[in-house]
Amino acid sequence: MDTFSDHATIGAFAQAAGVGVETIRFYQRKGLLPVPAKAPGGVRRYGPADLARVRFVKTSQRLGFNLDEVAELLQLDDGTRCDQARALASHKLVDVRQKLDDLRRIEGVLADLVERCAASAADVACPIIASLQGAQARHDKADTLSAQGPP
Amino acid sequence: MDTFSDHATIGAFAQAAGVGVETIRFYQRKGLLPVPAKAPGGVRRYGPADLARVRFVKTSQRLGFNLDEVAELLQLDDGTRCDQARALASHKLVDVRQKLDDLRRIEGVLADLVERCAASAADVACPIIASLQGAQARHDKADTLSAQGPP
DNA sequence: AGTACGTCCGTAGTCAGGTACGGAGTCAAG
DNA sequence: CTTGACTCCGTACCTGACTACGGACGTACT
Repeated sequence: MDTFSDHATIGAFAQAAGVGVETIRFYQRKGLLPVPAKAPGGVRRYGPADLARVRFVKTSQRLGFNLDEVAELLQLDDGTRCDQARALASHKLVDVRQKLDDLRRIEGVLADLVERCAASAADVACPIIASLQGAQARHDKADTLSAQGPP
Repeated sequence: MDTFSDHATIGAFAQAAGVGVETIRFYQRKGLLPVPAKAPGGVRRYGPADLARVRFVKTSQRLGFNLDEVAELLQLDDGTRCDQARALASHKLVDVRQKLDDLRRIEGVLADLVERCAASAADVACPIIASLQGAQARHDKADTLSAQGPP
């Protein structure tokens, strides 16, 4: 894909990776990215392997892994410990499904509230506010958000 | 609901509201909760109105509003500005639906990865790691997470 | 009177994932 | 030979929603 030679400086490298220079350094401090040895002149140079690494991190993040989890995944990047990778991924899948459930409930409540609010002529109290204010109005979907949902 | 008299101290009040004492003080600093005048003895007392207020905040949070947004909602708590409340809620609904889309895509990718990983005998490289490592393997759902998704 | 807990208040720390700053060094062009 | 752009490095700052600390004071039991 990219002809990204082995001697890019951190600025060019960060740009190629689509992140800021500070992000590169941050990943280095976190141990997510190796710090290359200094080439003559005191400047560090970056190559395609580094680029692949940053992309690995970014793709993993998009899948919902946090940086600690990405670090774990990176330990497995020789691809020989499939079962461990699968364990991490399925755990994350459970997380994601939990969040989906929460969000779907929230969507339902919110949609219902907006709809009822739109339907209510400027007569009485706003259904949204009434529903937030508490449990006086019965048949109130917001009660289905009993006391859990996303923390 | 609860016979919660008008002279609870902060500790009892926080417990009744299901939050910590520090959270009450934090909400007061944020202007989400009034600071009651000191009763004789130098102690502040809390009543049902305060309890309702904390519940309002917590319910709103569960619906995905952040504390700044809750503060806006609280401005409207006389229920007479239904249109403004509806605007806030529908905007939040858009947010929530966006997040749902993102999460559904993520779920799809993750589920696919886990499934392919389970199906692969201990033969070649782990499909999960391979997919994170880049775009070499074609027909790769992880590519559908092109470069956006949740930030 | 002593002890133990509760309150008050301001300040500061936590977590994640960066982002920004400041001073010093290096390099190429004009 | 100076200007400007870049790098290196450590440290501090940011958001959001709390959580903790520390010292002074008040209240309750015994």
